[in-house]
Amino acid sequence: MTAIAALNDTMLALADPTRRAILSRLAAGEARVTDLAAPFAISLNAVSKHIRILERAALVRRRRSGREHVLSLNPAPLDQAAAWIEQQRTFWNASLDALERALAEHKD
Amino acid sequence: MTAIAALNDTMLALADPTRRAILSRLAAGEARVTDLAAPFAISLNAVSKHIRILERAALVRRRRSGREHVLSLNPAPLDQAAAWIEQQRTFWNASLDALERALAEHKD
DNA sequence: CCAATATTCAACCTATTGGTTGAATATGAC
DNA sequence: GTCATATTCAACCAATAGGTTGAATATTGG
Repeated sequence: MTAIAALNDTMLALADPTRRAILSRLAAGEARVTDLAAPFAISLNAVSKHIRILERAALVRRRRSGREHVLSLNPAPLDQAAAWIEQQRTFWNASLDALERALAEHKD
Repeated sequence: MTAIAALNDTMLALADPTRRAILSRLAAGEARVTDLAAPFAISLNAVSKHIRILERAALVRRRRSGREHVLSLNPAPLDQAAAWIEQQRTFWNASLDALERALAEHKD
């Protein structure tokens, strides 16, 4: 998968509050599908689908232990997303700073 | 709009490569809809729709100047997105560090 | 073996994306 | 005033998201 497609998947995975909550929960440690689903008012199946989207983005990893599927975090894709955003912020700020200087020049 | 809904919109807006390219282009300065559409092989209408999604996330601002609509960047939502990701990374790393320490303890 | 548990698969529904084409609207240029 | 330009609106289409319910599958516990 290209880096671009990976970013697409990661950002999309982060665009849903249920999935963000699942990730937060997993920061406290591994959990089974049933555990992850417990806090939500939606069906277990819906949570299972969310997990698939998180897996597609490689944000979570699955380890089978008998009939239980144990999910854990994988931070790497988040690093990519953070890197993209940080780079943009750098550019944007440079751009805005330049704009400000131009305005200041104009004032003189 | 709640902070959660804002994050949803921002992440979703960033989940498409055409929209990310539009944002990068805008970092070089304001541009009209037609200017933004030029590099892409899709229709002007499609770009117009992408811009609407970027506006919904408040990542771009629109200023009308006669028949031209001039788009510019608004960095604030990106700051929110970066903050969420950074917080998660902090937690995750703490969690992974704790796991490592636990494994080291176990070894003794 | 049998029943309960953990999870996915399959089918379905509605809303949204991401794209198209064609028409409408508003403004600028001559 | 008329024609060209800039942009959106409207209708449509295919694919996907996010949810449901019901059935299938695999594994554990008694």
